[in-house]
Amino acid sequence: MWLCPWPQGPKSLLSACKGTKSVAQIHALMILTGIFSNGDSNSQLIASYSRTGDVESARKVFEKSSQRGIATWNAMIIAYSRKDSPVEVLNLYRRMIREGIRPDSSTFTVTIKACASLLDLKTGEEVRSQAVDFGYKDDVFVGSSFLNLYVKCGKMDEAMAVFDGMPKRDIVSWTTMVTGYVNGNRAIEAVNIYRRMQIEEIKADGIVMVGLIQACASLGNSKMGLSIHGYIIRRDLPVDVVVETSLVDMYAKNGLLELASRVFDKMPYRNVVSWSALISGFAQNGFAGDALELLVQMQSCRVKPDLVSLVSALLACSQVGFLKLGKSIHGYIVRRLDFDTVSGTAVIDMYSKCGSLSTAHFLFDRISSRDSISWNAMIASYGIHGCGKEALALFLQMKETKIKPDHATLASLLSAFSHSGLVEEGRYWFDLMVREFKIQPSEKHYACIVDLLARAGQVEEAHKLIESMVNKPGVAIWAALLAGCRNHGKLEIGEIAAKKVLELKPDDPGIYALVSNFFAAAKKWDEVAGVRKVMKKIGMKKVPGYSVVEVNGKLHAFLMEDKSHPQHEKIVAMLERLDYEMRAMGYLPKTEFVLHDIEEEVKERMLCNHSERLTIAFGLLNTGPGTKLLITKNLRVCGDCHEATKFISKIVNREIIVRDMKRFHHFKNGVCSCGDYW
DNA sequence: ATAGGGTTAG
Repeated sequence: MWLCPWPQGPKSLLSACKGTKSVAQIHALMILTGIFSNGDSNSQLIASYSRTGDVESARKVFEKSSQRGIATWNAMIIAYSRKDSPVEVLNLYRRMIREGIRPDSSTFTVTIKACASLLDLKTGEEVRSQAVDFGYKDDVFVGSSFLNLYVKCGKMDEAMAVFDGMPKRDIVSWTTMVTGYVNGNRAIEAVNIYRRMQIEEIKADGIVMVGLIQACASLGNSKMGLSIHGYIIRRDLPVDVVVETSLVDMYAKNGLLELASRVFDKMPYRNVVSWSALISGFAQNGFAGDALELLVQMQSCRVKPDLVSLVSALLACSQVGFLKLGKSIHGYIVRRLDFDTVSGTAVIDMYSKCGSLSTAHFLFDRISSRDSISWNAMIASYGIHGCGKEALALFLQMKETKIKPDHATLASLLSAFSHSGLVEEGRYWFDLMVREFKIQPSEKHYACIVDLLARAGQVEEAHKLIESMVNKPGVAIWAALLAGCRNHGKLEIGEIAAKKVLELKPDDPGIYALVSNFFAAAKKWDEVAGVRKVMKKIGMKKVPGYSVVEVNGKLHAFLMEDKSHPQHEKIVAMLERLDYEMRAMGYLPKTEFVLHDIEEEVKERMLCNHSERLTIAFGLLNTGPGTKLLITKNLRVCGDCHEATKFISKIVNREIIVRDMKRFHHFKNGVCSCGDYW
């Protein structure tokens, strides 16, 4: 017997030296001291290399081993599984079978997992039947990984059959079903599975809660989300960064940003995913400034932005027209990350919403693989710029590809027609969407087509279309009809629409303004007063209108009646001067856009305090002659501001581009690109 | 002892 300097042999060496010496050093020591590895110590060594992420060295040890036992094979297979190399896992598994080695439960489990990650249902089923042959039919590990194979391949009904047939199930099997339903957009069924799990008195853990929290996020059920959060706290379930991040995301998706931030602030450790979840939450809910601030904070916490966080930041840039930052994010993505389908689509959306439609198209042509969302984004871009013909051309181009137009594509197309007044095209493609594309028109599609017809004055036809709807029309549809009736003086149908709108009790003050306008135009003063009563009773959502302009690479935001700005005096003086000149040129304030019950003169002054008006004045004051201005507004630009901006563009001889929540208005030389059709 | 279930985006 040779003398071993470590009485317990190489096994204890590996565990004792963890952290102090590298695995390679220990490996070298083992060779030097003449410890000739047997099968068992090789499996330990392979596992150790695998833990440090060094599969190449693990593989060398594996290949040099003379007699390889099941432990050695498993260690090597698991090493590849950890490295996310499912193909290698399968190769080794096949080699193992060829060499007549008897796999065990772990071998099958890992191999089926590899098939799941390759979405290779056929091979997975083969491996599972081999597992059955070797006596692992009722093994929970094999069973759960087999379950997961169906789940990952989107076969939830087959998964359910497997699940119901399992004699033994544990928390992992249940969790697989829960997350499977969540990912398959069947959140209710996910919750039901969890209920069944509770009845069977299986103890929940953090991972299954992640699935449930995601279900609440996708259902938009904040009440259930809160109660699950409470349950986790009461039961003192173990929470880690993943559980906390899913809570942040759930609250954010439900618009509860204070709660999302509170959870986020309390997290002991945050990774890039946690940051991205919150950034995305702010961006999705329209808080562009907060989203971008978080992006900066994240970097000062030494967390590098990744594609996901930057895609969310791009969304924030799009919202407020922050072209300068958007461009620099685009550059960073190209240089350091990956201009792929998702980030590419976010970038083209940013350029188009920041006014650079041609850059958007240029980059659209350079996305190497485009999917339906990329096409939709580009079609929608032409739509918001009022280029209906170009949107149609792109749609026809899309039809030549393998990518199928979906409900969103048609919605973008119809909305492009409605922004361009292309009534015939709208009718034609609306009709064809059912017949050719087999897409049932949704509320959104109806809203587009009603809007298109009503704007063109064809309110009778629009009304007939609404009456033909199978589902009950929502507020958006009646409001679109009503707007058409107001503009074209169609009192009879207008009254029907107005009544419907009031019945549906929207929480949008803009819509009540429309109803009130309509009745005022019809000189029905009792009804005008009635609208105000309804408004007071319901209590409006207070979405403050704000406008933003980028000046010298910095954003400047103005709220309605914003007096806080340091340049306020100058801005007011500017607007007064413009007002004087505008009136001389024939401008008349459209006071019907002010809903309050006040004197005309006060109304006129309020119009001048609209955020877009203040923003334009600020932009004019702080940029050189001839500079184009891009103003973005979170709500819709009001009719009076639209009229005024036409005059302003002529007086100061500037191009003024205003983008509101719906579309672009390009003002130049006294006219707007939308031809007052918007 | 090892193995199966989990977070963010256009």
